[in-house]
Amino acid sequence: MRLVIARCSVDYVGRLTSHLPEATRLLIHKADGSLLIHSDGGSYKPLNWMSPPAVLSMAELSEEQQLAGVIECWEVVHRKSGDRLRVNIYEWISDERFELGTDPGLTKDGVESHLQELLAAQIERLGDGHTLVRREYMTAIGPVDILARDESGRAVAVEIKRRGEIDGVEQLTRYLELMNRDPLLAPVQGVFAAQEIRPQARTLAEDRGIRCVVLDYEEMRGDESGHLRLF
Amino acid sequence: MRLVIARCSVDYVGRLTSHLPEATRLLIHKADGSLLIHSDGGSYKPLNWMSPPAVLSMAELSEEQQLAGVIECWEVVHRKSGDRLRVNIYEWISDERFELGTDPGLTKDGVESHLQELLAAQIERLGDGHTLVRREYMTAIGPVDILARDESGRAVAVEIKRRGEIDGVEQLTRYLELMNRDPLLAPVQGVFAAQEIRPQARTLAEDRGIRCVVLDYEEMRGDESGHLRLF
DNA sequence: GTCTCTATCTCGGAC
DNA sequence: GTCCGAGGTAGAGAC
Repeated sequence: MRLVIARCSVDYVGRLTSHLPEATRLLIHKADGSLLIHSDGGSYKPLNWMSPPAVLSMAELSEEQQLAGVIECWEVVHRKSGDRLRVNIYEWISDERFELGTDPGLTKDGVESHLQELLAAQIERLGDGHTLVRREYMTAIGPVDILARDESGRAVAVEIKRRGEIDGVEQLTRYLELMNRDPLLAPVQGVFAAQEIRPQARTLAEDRGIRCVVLDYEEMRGDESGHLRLF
Repeated sequence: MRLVIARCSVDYVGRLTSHLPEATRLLIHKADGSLLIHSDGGSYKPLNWMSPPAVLSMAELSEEQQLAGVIECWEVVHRKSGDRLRVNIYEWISDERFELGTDPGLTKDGVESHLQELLAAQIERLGDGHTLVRREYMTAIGPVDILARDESGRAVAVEIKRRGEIDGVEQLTRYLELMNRDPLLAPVQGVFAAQEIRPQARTLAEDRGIRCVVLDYEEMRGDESGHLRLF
C-alpha cells in the first residue's frame, strides 16, 4: 500500500465524467492496483477512485500541464471497462509505502438472513396456528423468503426485509402474482415482515391486500437464546 | 487527518455486529470524527468504519485486554445512533497527522438528470411530432421524468434511466396507473427510455404496453453541442 | 458468464 | 428532521 499526501487535481472518464479541482488530498494506491482519493471529511466513500483490476502508469506531461505546474501525472485505467482516472500532481507532501499482507476479513451477524432464520424458528409471530413449510421456497422468478401455512392451511408467502420499502412490496407482489397462478398453492396470502416498515411501503402493501408485520429483532433474538438455554 | 498503520482488531456494534481479527491495517481518522479501517485490497469500501458525526476516545484497558497485548483501545461512538466501534491496537507501525483543509468537491456530468435534459431538448427522439409538456411532472406519488404529447396530442409519460431495469418499469407502471385515472390526461402512453434496457425489463415493459426507447447519450450530446455551436 | 437482491449501503434532494 | 430515489452503486449468491 502506497500512501501519498499531495496537492492534486483529478479527472475521471468512464460511466460518467467528473472533475476535482486542485486541492490537498490523500491518495491510497492498493496492492490490487485500485486507487482511492480521500479528502478530510465526507465519509467512507472516496471523492473519486478506480476499482480493481486497474493499472497505474506515469503519463507524459504535455507542455500545457507543465505550464500549469503539474510535476507528475498518474493515469489509472480499469483493465476491463477502460474507465480512466487521471491525477495531476502539483506538490508532494508525503509519500510512503507499507506492507500490510492479506486481511483475514470481516465476520458479520444480524442481517436479513438472521432475521429469516429467527422468523422461521418463531413462525407463530405471523399469527396463531401458523406453520413453516420452508425457507427460500423456489419459484420461477426467484426464491420467496418464507412459505408458511396459516391456521386454516392456506399458503402464506413472506418477504423479509431489515427495512421495509416499496421495492420489497413490489418484489412480494410479483411472487404472489405467480404463486396465485399455481392451483396447488392458490390462494396465497402475502406477508411483508420487517424490523421497520416505511409509511409508503405500508400503504402500498395494504392497498394490495398484503399484511404487514413488524419484527422486533432484539426480542426475537432474546426468545431464541432463551430457547437455547433450555438445552 | 490522522493516518495510522497498526496491528489491530476491531469490533462494531450497531445496525449489525461485526468483528475483524488481529491484522495490520490502515486507520484513517478524519477531521469530522469519522474513522475508516482499510486493508490493502478489496476496493473503496473500508473493512469497517464509523460515519460522521462521531467522537473518538481512549478506553481504559481491562486486565484481559492488557494480557492479550493491547497497548491502546479506541472507542468511536456515533453521536446520533449510538453505534459503537472499538479498535484494539497491538502494535504501532506509523502514526502521522496532516492538514488537508476543506475540499472544493466533485463536479459530475453524464448522469440521469443530464439524459433528462437532453431528451427534453430532443423530444422528437420519442417519435415524429412529439412535443414536450414539462419535465418533472408532479403526480400524487412523485414526479414523472417527462410528460409529452404525441403527434395526435395524446399524453406520453416518460421514465428515464441510465440503465433500464425492472424497478424502472414498475415505477412507470405506478405512474401510468395513477395518471390514467385522471380524465384530463387519460389515455396516457408509457415510454421507458434508457441508455441500455435489460432484456427482462424490456419484456415486462412491452407486456404492459410500454414502449421502450434506447437513448444514445454520445449522439444526443453531440447533437446538443452542434446546437450550441450555432451560436 | 448472466441475473437478482442486499447493504452498517452512501448521497442528495424535497418537503 | 423524515422520506424517497439514484448510484461510476459494490458485492454475494444462484443458475
